[in-house]
Amino acid sequence: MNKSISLEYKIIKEDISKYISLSDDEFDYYFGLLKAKKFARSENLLQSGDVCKEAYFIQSGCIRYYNLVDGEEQTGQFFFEGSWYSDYDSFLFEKPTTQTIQALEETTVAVLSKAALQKLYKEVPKFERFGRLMAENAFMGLRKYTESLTHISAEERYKLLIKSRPKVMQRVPQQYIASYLGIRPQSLSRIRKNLE
Amino acid sequence: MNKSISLEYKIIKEDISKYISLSDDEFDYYFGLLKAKKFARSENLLQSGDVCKEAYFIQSGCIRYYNLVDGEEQTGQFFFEGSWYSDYDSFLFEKPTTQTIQALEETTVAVLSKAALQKLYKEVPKFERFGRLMAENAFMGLRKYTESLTHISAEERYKLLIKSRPKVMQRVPQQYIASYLGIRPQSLSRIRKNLE
DNA sequence: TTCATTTCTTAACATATGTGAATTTCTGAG
DNA sequence: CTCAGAAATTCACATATGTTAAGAAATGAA
Repeated sequence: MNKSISLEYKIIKEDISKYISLSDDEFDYYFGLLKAKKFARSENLLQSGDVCKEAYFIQSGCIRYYNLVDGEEQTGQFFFEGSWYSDYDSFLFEKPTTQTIQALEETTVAVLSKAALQKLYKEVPKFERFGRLMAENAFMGLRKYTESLTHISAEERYKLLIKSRPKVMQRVPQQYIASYLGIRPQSLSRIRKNLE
Repeated sequence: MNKSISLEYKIIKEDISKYISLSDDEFDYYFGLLKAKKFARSENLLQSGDVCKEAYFIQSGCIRYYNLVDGEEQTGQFFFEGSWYSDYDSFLFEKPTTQTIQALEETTVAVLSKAALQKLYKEVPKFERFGRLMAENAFMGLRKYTESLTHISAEERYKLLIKSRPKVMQRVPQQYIASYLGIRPQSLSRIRKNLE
């Protein structure tokens, strides 16, 4: 067994505890349904055209998702250790995703398959609550981001990002930050220069 | 009893059926927890500073929500008959909302209070599933919108809106559409002129 | 360490949206 | 129906971001 890609019992227990209270047996059942996967830097967890059949809990590392539109990568979001991510739309409705999920660093994830989640909903109904809270959290995170988008300039969004998510600044290449902000790398350079 | 503000049994039954299957008794229990409210054009369902303690199902009419930032109304979304809306963030965490929810037409809603929803989660656990699906739907609707935001011009967003949501064009004043698109009314006028 | 490749920066010009002000059109209360 | 207030339009000029191209800096593989 490759220790470096094993599931981290403690971290996963801490995470699920944020959502629901489980007995030891219930937790062990949940834990037993998870798989570990490891991705190299730049490797894709999911590719455009695939059906997303898994949700990912990042144990270590960093990922982004993007959509390829007219040959341009439009970065939607960055996620770091301790976060869940899946393409809900594809995951729930089993339709081909338009997203690519890419590891930006060497990244270890716990994988919860759709089949496993459905087992959980059935065998341990309080996981419906887990699903609800996950979706609610995802919604609120997205809404906060969305509201900032239309109404403030790229420069303001950049300043906000520096302030609110320094990890992104430290660990994500600038071209992807530009893509996330919805501007060109050249424009981000210009903005950075103006702020000096 | 004022017939014009009564709950419409059939519409509400159809709506909940999209999410979960209920026995007649379960539905009646749910239905009994709802209240009807009617709002005049321009009236607010919720005001900035209030705690949002209710979710609204629009039976007829049309609402928008907006945030007031630096004296400017930033419209987040429009909702029509058949949609649910609530400020999740305020509703879930009982904190003061920054949103104002405003009726754009005379609007009749079914009100599901937080207390009622918690009763439902407790008495009819399959409502956890309802909550999950509502949050998932809300998330996906928002994500679709968000992805269009950063990466295309206001003109493209406007054309997309015409195509995908003609109701908005027909029923929402232009100044609010501009605010939703993140531009000034003057800019929307210019865009409309260019498209002629 | 070195070199090829990728990423970042800079600059000049193009384009889209903002701003402020004036005008026209629409709307609803009376 | 009328008219005052609100909403939409138009215009001239200001500003932010895009585009293209070139060069500088950083990075990773050998």
